[in-house]
Amino acid sequence: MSTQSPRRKRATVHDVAIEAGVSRGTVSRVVNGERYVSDEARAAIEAAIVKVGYVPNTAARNLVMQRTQAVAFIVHEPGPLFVEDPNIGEILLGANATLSAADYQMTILVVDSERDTERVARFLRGGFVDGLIMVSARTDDPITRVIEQLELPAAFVGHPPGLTAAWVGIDNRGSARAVTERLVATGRRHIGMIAAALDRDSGVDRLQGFTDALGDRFRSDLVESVPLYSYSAGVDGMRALLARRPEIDGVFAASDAVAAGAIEALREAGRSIPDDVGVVGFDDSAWARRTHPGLSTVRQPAAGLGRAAAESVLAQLGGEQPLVDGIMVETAIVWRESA
Amino acid sequence: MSTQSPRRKRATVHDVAIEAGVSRGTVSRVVNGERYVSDEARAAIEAAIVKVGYVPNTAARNLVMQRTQAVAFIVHEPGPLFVEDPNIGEILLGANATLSAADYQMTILVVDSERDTERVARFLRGGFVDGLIMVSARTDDPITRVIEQLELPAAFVGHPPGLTAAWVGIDNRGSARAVTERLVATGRRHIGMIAAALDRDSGVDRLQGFTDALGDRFRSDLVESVPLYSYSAGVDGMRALLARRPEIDGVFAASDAVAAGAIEALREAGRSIPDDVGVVGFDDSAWARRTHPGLSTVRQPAAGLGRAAAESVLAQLGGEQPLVDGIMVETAIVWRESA
DNA sequence: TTGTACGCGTTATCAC
DNA sequence: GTGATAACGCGTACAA
Repeated sequence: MSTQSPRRKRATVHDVAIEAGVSRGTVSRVVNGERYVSDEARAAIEAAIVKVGYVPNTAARNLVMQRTQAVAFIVHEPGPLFVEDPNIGEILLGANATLSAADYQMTILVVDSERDTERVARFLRGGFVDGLIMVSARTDDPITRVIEQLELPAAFVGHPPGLTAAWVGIDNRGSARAVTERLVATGRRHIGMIAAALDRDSGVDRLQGFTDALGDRFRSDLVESVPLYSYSAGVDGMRALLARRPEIDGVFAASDAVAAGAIEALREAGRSIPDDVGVVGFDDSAWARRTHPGLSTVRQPAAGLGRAAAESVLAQLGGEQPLVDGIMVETAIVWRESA
Repeated sequence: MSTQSPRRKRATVHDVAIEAGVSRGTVSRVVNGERYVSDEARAAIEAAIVKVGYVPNTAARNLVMQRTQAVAFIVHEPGPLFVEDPNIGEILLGANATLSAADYQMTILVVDSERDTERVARFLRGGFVDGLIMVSARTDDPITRVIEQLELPAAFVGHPPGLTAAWVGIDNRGSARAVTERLVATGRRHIGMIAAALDRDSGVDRLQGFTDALGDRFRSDLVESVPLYSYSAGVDGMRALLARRPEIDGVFAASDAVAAGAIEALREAGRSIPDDVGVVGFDDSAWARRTHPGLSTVRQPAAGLGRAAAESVLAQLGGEQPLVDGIMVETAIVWRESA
């Protein structure tokens, strides 16, 4: 009467061997495409494999081979932002393309709670993956510390201060400086910034680049700091800036999403862009092409970052020492109408 | 002279046993928190564990336990769209929350090429996961067919025609009908639709709901079909509709991203919203709050879908039979200014 | 070219 | 309470 699950036991090498009338060793050789197998044995085994429906058990193979052909891609964003950040998707696809070409399975792990942190740590330590890529690490991150202890080939995208592992990134500071200089060059007198994510290297470096560009024109009350690279943070930041310094005529937003929010707030306030206020962003994400007017911004080669991170992990897997200085991927500035 | 990797061999249960002067069996009991271990033995073993730095090897455990405490979440979107679709992120977070609470590790797998399909199939068959959630399956999908053969507890989000596995979804047809009726009720005479993704159930059902609402007012040349739920597809679709039927005064876009694109095209054409043309969308994604005017749309409980899918997989893992009819999650209509 | 036997690191089942 | 010992499914020297 009990509705027992009818899932039959999976076929093993042993079953195939019996079916084909050979030994397990020979079956194993055929499965792994080795030489020194007679044609007749190979044929018999291949027939037996389909007949019994044999599929190699990866757990067993991992155990004896001591590797998994899998690399983790760890995402640690506060819930909703994961969804909003266009860069992560691009980085991820770039990394997957490179790993896939090398026949590695990329498994994305999202860390979204205290509980996740511990479970992911166990997962990584337990030999589920041969290496890992970590994106958007923060300085005070429990998971970041865990990873550093791990002795697993790793590559970070971005470099939290104090990190000793390999990393890839862009020159946030220089790029921020370059894009801000445009505002200076076009004669703006009161240039502000909506800084974001100052708990990460990217946020800090972009702010630093901004101050570099302004030199002694820098005024700290023209900087508003918001927690996240998000649209709504941009709206809030711009409103605050307008309230405090209504004469503002140029603004560097720490990301395109922030810039889009800022543009919305400027529109509310009746300012025209770029006539009243010039706006520049950062990322050249989909946001930049959808604002009115189009947003001048820094093109960040997100897919390239993913590829570079994957290559670093693969190199370490191949026995190479990680480059301690990190790898910089080139950016470019894209001029549109907003400044 | 060779820079040999200094990674020392990982400690095993065996090493702990020797260090603590007990047998492997007793160590295993302590590690798994079983009873019937003397306090002194437990203390000695716990000390030994930290001393030798023991961490359980998951591959070995999986092999003997025949389960992994991991569930795959498979995403199969054409590259860039993965990034654009806000629903996927929400679904993913909802699923992760539920799986995490049950102590399952969710591993996201992206299928982005032919090669990915095969590798993921091997991965799934190889015993890396105990179950899987599949999102945005398409009818003619190789990976979908592979999964159906798999005999692994699975739940689909959305239901491609002919699918026999468990699924969760929303009433796309009824919701599309309800939101379209608003256009009818407000006296629009020439109501069109930008249909999208007609290779999926969601795309087809939304179109069907639209025709339901219009009844004999339906005109096939007021429907434009675009391939993807994307912003740029919305721009193209609206332009085509305007060119063919300039008198159009209402439009149902198959998703908010499409609607945002449509609004952009209407703006180009100098039409005002909602005065000249009423627009409604679908999803209540972030797009809906960023258009001008705000978009009337269908709220899709994406996180709830993720949770429901995860619960289905967990139930199957617990031995229950999957519900063949699928599970519907409720939607709601959100009225804003666009219609 | 093929078969045998051992080891990978755990958990589970027994006796003790 | 505890300790042998047998699986779990596979790769691979080594012998034949």
